[in-house]
Amino acid sequence: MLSELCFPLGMARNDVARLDELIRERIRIPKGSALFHLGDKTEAVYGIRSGTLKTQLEDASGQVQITGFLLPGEILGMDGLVNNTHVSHAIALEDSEVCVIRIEDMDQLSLHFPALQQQFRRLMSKEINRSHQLVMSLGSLRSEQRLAAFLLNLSHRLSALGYSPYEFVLRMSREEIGNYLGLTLETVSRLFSRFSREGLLQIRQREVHILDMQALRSLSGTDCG
Amino acid sequence: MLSELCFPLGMARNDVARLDELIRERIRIPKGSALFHLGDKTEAVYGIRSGTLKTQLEDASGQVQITGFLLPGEILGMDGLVNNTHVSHAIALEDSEVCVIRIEDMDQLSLHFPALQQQFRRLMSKEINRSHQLVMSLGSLRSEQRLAAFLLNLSHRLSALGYSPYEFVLRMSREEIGNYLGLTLETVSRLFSRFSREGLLQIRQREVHILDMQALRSLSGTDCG
DNA sequence: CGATCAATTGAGCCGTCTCAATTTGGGTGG
DNA sequence: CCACCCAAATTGAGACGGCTCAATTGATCG
Repeated sequence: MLSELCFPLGMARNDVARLDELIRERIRIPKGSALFHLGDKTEAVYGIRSGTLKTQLEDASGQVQITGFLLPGEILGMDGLVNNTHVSHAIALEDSEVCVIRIEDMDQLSLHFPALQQQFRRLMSKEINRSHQLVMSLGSLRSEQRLAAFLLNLSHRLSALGYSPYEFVLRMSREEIGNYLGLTLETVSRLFSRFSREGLLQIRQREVHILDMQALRSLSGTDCG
Repeated sequence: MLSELCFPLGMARNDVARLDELIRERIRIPKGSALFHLGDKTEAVYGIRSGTLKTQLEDASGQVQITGFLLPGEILGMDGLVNNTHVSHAIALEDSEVCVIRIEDMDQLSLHFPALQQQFRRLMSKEINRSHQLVMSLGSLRSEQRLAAFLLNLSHRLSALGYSPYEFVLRMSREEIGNYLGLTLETVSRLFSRFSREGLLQIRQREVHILDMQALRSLSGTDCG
């Protein structure tokens, strides 16, 4: 089950056992602190065991762009494998725990276990797709569609973790949502108010209660056309 | 040299020789036609030998989002490795030629040549970063900054291929640039006119002549702050 | 040499941002 | 336990950037 969370490979049970070696080490990250910073040496990628993290780029002028909110079972750090140097910050939005997947160990293990590298390729490809989806959202959706799509995405991922798709707590601020979606915090706040007014959802601070999933879907544009 | 273009691994010469096997097959793609479509089975990734391609997502409602313009030496198709099904279209912007890197062959070869998978990981990580950069552009830059950054990026990549960083031909239409940057074609056109008026560059149809690289840099926001 | 598509340019509108004022909630120390 | 303080969120008014719609010019190609 640990393996399931740390490195969801979807492989045979005995193979999974061999992986336990790979992911022995764990790290606790208190809310607000960083798992890694831009410029740090990349020696591992990380699988989230519990909690929520954000990853963000920061350019020379200090401008920040959040590129992802990561939930348990998801992997982060794969953007640092170009020069084995992290190009982003990973910061915990709540007290979190990750397991460490050392690249070196993985290379060693995959010598005797080719499926491992294929699985890792799949995870990296997934990350590429995740980012492309965000590009699509930023490039061609309007603000209300972006927020709707964002909420649906969160709902879906939380649901896959066994939580309710209808009620959940946002671990990020309005400002962080806005940054991620290319909007201002005020716009995000206004949209929440409007969605609430229109009966799509209830929101009290960071507690979301989705009332009309289908309406959100058709609003997001994900829903055919 | 073929290898250099097709699969720029940066590895020892004798190792490179072994790779030639991997990339024997080539495909010509006439301008306007597709290397692969959304839904196609992914059996290979492709290295561009000559020409230019674009990759674009298409959602259920037919909405299109261009996620990249690819030049010689660059790899495409890595977003299709999640379920071995392509999730995007790859279309040639001019007559192009790519070499085929079969995943199966690569797995086989990397059994005896571990550096190969590490290199491939590096290429996938690069693609993740490319996409994150685009997210940053879409999420936090204004139209003029996006276009400036786009031109600088193109200039830089063409320069690395041995072409002039100052004069080049855009292989894509205003509409395609606009789609990529989350702008309308009119906005792109107006920006070109304005940049030209302000002496940053000359533009005649798709021929670009950059006159003031430094001004473009400071405009793009890439240039410290 | 028309026909067609790409690009330019203008006018007006709309969505989102900016700036500013309140309100709300959570945490801390008296 | 309450009062206070600070950060987060809400809401409003006005400005502005980029979009839409439309007309025109300029390439490219049978």
